Amino acid sequence: MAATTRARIDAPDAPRYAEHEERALALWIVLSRAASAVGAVTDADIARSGLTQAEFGVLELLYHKGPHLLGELQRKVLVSSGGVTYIVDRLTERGLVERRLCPSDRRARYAAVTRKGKALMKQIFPQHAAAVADAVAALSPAEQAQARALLKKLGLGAAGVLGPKAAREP
Amino acid sequence: MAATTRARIDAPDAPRYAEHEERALALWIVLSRAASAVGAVTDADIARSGLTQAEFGVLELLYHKGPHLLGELQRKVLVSSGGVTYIVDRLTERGLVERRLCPSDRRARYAAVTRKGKALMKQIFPQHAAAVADAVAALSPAEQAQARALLKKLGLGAAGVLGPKAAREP
DNA sequence: ACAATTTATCTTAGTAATGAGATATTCAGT
DNA sequence: ACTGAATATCTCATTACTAAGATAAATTGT
Repeated sequence: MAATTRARIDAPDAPRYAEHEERALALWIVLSRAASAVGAVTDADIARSGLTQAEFGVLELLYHKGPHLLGELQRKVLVSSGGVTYIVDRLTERGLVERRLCPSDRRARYAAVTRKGKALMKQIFPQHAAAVADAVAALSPAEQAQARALLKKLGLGAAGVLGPKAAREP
Repeated sequence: MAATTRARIDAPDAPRYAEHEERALALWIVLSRAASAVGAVTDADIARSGLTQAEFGVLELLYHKGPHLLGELQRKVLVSSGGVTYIVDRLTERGLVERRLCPSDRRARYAAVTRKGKALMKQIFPQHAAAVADAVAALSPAEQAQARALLKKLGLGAAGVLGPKAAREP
């Protein structure tokens, strides 16, 4: 359990590191490439509607999960507080989303999809789901389930590293 | 092979989709969250040196793999053509990287780490590797290997979806 | 009741990137 | 040799976001 793997030091110009670090770096590379490859596919699909990934993410969340306070939105979509304001502003300008007062807290605002937003999602989401399915189709259902479990564990672990408190902005 | 899984249509306001699409969407969510959670850790580490993820990525690539043409860099780091110029400019301003002429093609330019860039990487990379190892430590070595294999397959598959030609910009 | 702290959103200035197009060079066909 | 298409990089305007701070309302302790 305490086996310390030594870094190989034979190649003077190509530095090498401990095995567990090489493994971690390799994993991080494939992780980020996989995410951006799939992201490129979903982006291309989302572009049809003239929305950003982040805008689409918010709209989809509101569509599928109902109205949210902006703060909840911020946490779920992983964006800065100014970012939520900006995104909800843009969606509001397009008439896809609206702000509603929170009866119990006058500082807070709900964001909710409008009728128009619902209509848009109803129109574009099926194709979006198909595009995502396409993007991950290289993995069999069983592999997808496996990947999902591993990634969930990985994501939660990594989120804990910066201290459980740090989500965005102190 | 032609088994069409039907979408459940019982909840009027919470639309559901075919099983394989739900699986794909769920995978895409955990994938993107895992990537940004690990990215947040590496970002926090990289911030020490005042570099961007992208800048660090380029510097690291040049450091570990030697000089590259800007075009190669663009493909490997997944950034737009203007982006490479911008990143290499910034690294050059800091004296970490320099452009070199390509003897066989006068349009092309190499980017290469300078002595100062090497010194910086030598100083900060070990801690960076440790940070990445930390970020993925929730998975055991065996799980990391599994995840790596799955993600590689997934990434390559997704990259193929937009047509093998499309990397960035037509 | 009232100050102090915390919480929720918005504002503003600044930035890392994108994407379309410009320029320069090379390559292919005739 | 010469024309046209392809390639490699750079320029410039625009954008989606962030970070820090401002404002306003709620909560806590006294």
